[in-house]
Amino acid sequence: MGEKDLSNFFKTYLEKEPIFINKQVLQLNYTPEAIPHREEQINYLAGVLAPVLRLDKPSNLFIYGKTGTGKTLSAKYVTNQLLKIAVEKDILLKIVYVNCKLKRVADTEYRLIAHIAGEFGKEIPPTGLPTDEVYKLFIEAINQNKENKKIIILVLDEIDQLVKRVGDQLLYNLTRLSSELKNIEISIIGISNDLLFMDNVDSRVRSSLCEEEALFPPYNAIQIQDILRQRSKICFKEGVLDDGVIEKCAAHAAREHGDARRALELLRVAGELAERKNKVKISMEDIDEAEEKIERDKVVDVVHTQPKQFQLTLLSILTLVEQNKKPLVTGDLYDVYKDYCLKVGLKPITQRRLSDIIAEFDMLGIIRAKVISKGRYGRTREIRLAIPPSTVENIKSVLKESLNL
DNA sequence: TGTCCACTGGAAGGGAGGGCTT
DNA sequence: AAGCCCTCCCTTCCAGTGGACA
Repeated sequence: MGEKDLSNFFKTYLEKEPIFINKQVLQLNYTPEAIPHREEQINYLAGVLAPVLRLDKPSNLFIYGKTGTGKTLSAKYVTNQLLKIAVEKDILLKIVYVNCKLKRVADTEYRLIAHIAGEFGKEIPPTGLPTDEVYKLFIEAINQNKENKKIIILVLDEIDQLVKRVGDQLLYNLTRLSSELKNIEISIIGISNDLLFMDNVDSRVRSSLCEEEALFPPYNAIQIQDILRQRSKICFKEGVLDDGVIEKCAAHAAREHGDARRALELLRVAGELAERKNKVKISMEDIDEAEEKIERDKVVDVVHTQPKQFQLTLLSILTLVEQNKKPLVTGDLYDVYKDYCLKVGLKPITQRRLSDIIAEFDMLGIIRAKVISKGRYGRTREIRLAIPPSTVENIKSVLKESLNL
């Protein structure tokens, strides 16, 4: 493409009727003005946090619910509103939100504390210090914080992931933090996707962290449609959506146990695809395509961020799934994996380690691995793909390229 | 009824990468 | 530089197990 062509391209792009008016509305971090079908939960959260306005420490709070049920959104919504009022009333309130699942940000106790300390302007190196040293630095940072906030609300999203990794000692340490702080109250809001997670936590810690609890049930298809309509009114030009598009997105998300986040993402990606194709409307096919693209991108992202051994494992899984219809098991996978190692010239990891990697892929939602017993023939994991088969070829070629195969 | 398979998953630890204090 | 202590990826060892089969 020459210079002239390109400038034409950009000009036509600008002249084109855009599908989106305000795409941000569909982005994950967007906080809408109203959150439909969550009034009850929001009122409850507001009630729990309100004592801040009287300079009292609010109770610790635990929020449960599956992904995409509005937990994070509601928590952010309520804390933002609270902060607004607090600022008006000159109340010294600081809200710290941390997603504990983010790799290399807060996926260990050390890094969680280091990250929170960062929020208070204290930089702590990503590795190297003893953990109690990190706590000490953190406490110092808060105590001599210039803003001198009186009340801190610590929102720990996906905290179940973190505690599963590092154990509940962490929670205990967090609950004890307040006693180390001068004139500063710290409240913790824990958010968990795992409804049963608190059952396996030390009872003393549990009672202190779960002074209040809120459950977020999944949305049903009708509710998701409401949510999609509400947002698409703001973000799309009128009449852009073909009939049934909203229903289709909602149905898809309802299949995924009422995950509104997925529905919104689906709609956004479908819009982007339609726009790129110079279409003026979003059709059913765009939704299908969007679904495929989302899955593919998710996996490709994993491919690029995970170590070689993960890539090799995934490639083995994809190869096996393609070859036979039957669900595959750990032993077969290990054999194929070792073959690939030979080809690539990498030292094979043990089956034990492979087992962990399989579990991680399961967590990432790329495969479904279920432990089953075949009686006489032992116990193993039954592994299935959790991504559309149509994306397999594409991902395989990405993998092979990355592995120089 | 017990056996026993093919693993699972916990525990401990190592060694390479790194940063702290002394 | 030494001596700690972190993380990350991995190994070794092993007890535990659901259920088809004898």
